[in-house]
Amino acid sequence: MADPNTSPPITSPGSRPVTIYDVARQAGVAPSTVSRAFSRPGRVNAATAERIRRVARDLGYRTNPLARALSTARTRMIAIVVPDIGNPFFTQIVRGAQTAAGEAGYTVVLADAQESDRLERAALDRTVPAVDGVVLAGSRMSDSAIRMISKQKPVVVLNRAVVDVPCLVTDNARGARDAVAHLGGLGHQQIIYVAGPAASWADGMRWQSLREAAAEHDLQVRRIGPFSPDVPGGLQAAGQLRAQPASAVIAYNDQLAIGLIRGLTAGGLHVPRQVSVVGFDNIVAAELVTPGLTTVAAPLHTQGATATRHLLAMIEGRRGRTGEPAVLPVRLVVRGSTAQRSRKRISPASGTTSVSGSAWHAPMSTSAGSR
Amino acid sequence: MADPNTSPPITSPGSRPVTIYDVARQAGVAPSTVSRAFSRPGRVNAATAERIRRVARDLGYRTNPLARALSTARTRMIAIVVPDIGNPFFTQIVRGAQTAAGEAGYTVVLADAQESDRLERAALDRTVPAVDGVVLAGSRMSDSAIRMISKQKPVVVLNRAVVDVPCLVTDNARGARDAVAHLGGLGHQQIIYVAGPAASWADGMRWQSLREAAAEHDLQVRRIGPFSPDVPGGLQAAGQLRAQPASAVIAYNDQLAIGLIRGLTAGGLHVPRQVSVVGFDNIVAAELVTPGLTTVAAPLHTQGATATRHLLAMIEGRRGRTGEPAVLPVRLVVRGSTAQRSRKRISPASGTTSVSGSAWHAPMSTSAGSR
DNA sequence: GTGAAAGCGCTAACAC
DNA sequence: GTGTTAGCGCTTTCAC
Repeated sequence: MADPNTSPPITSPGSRPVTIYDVARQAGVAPSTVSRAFSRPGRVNAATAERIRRVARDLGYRTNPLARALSTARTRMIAIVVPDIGNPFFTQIVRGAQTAAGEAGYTVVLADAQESDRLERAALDRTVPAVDGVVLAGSRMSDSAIRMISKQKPVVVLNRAVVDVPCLVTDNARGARDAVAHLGGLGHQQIIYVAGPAASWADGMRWQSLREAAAEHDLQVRRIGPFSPDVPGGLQAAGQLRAQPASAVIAYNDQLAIGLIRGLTAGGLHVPRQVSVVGFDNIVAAELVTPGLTTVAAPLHTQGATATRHLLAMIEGRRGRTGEPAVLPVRLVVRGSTAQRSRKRISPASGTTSVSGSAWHAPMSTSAGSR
Repeated sequence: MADPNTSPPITSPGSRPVTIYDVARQAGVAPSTVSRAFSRPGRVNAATAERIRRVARDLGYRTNPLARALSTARTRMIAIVVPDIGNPFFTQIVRGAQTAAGEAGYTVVLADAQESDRLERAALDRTVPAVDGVVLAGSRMSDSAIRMISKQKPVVVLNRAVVDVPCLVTDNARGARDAVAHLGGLGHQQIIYVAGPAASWADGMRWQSLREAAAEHDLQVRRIGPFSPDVPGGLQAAGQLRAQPASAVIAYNDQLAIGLIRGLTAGGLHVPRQVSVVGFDNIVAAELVTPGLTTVAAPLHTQGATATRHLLAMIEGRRGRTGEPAVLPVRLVVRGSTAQRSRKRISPASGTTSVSGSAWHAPMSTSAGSR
């Protein structure tokens, strides 16, 4: 292997780090040869290279990424900016990005914008100059601000279409159609869409696709909202829903759907017996709740990984900016939150249970460890 | 303000970035003066400085962090390494780190070790040379490997005591004592400790403290496990618990506790009527589950922030390595999962409810947005 | 207070 | 193949 940075670092305490000059002197070659031996193996005599590598190892040489970066203008770092790393949706995406970056030998700088446009810009200001490219997942910035950034460094935007910037979105249209078809197949005739943030590009797409799909299937679809796309938002939506009952609901995302189910249940309605609920995204929690949440699964990890690979391709000049946003496939995951429409009209009063028996349990990551 | 990097970047398209030389020429001063104007304001004539700043702004000058880093050997970046960013425990810590780093003008590089010792080292190999210091939260590496790293760059270790390396832990002893006192006060006489990973430093501390506290309160405490410190681990523990019933359980962490409650409930036991359950950490989910989880709250965000501040202090030479690990206070948060001990002996057969009514609902971040 | 000049450690022509 | 020589853009003595 040509990379000196994996061998055990010799920490000669108190002495300054070993450079290619030290190695060169010791190996009796020129510094540039040492450099080549590591950055362009093959361009140097096998025997010489071997000798250099041995000396480097003995001396505990490690390449200084800063120096390399200064002369190549490549840091091999990329940034991923998310509005909230605590949100499971983004957590998965970050993981995907991390995976793809790691495979390519890149390091990921994570910037959490804490839901703030201002903090996002600040983070970007600090980060952009030090990285080779940026993945923007759920940016709160304006399109023009994003375009600005993308003029400085390669940028890939996730789940949002920004003109002139490479974007990666999921197939919301397909997801909406599948969800509607599924509910239609279960005998539901009216669907309520519980909307997410008005400013959300995905929300617009989902609602529009829903309308089209409903028309095709000869179903009715109404919309309530917008709601904050989280559990509290879902609870709130549940309240509103009581006023205009329906047998089937599609929520903007899983967190909203989960809050909704919780709220409906607390209100004495049974899911899915009286109301079927469908979410979007398939976050980890979707299969942990009871009943399991039927949802339009977005490949979150893949999304992060794909965006990152696109970005790396751009960075390494293997690919120009794409015109239309790339679309990732989705699939409907059917779980317990949807069922055949019951014949009787739903009504809160007819709810069967108190809430006391229901346990509102926890999240948890899929992975094994905790510490 | 002296920092040129916050003004709108002038992206003169197609032209190479503006350097101090460009600014110097345009302002009629030497490059070194421009440098000083930004890095040591005050060491330069006010008028000159003003002129330089104006020119810099007009030209769209931004300081190149790489070049600066090369000559100062400071990148103003720190790394935080976690075994799994999907784990809510670490998510909070990362946020805290991000907050503290941001305040000090530092950028955080996140490395997710994916629960692998090997990946952790690989990430560290890539990252360490490019950062000024490292926060190790839940490292899977050996003490000696950690010491190795800490010889290269400042390191702070979280929730683990490593000799010769600055560490930050929570007051496990106090937490254990409070938990025991709480349960004792509710009339419980036997406590079962559901252990986490055998290799966990925190697990050892908690168990030991529990024994001491139990002795003080004249209670009995037994231990089962080890279990994987997550929800599935808790489910498994619930199974084992059925064989040796007790009225009170303390789990290694919240995820385990939540899984445990779920398992017990599914097995027909009522929490807290028949079994009281206490967790550790107070992850976000602890207050979202039903019943709410009584738990020893660790200041997770504070942990990340404090560790980071320590690290920055070390980096900036404001502080030497500490001898003993610093201890962060904990507090017992009492919620619905603990109650007065019922007089009748518990027995699975006497369980009152079927599971059907219980909803195992979701996680969700505390924050508002989703996209 | 400001300028000149020497690096920081590496890469990249350009010779030989 | 390998050595020589410039930089990359900034900071930092050391003079003036």
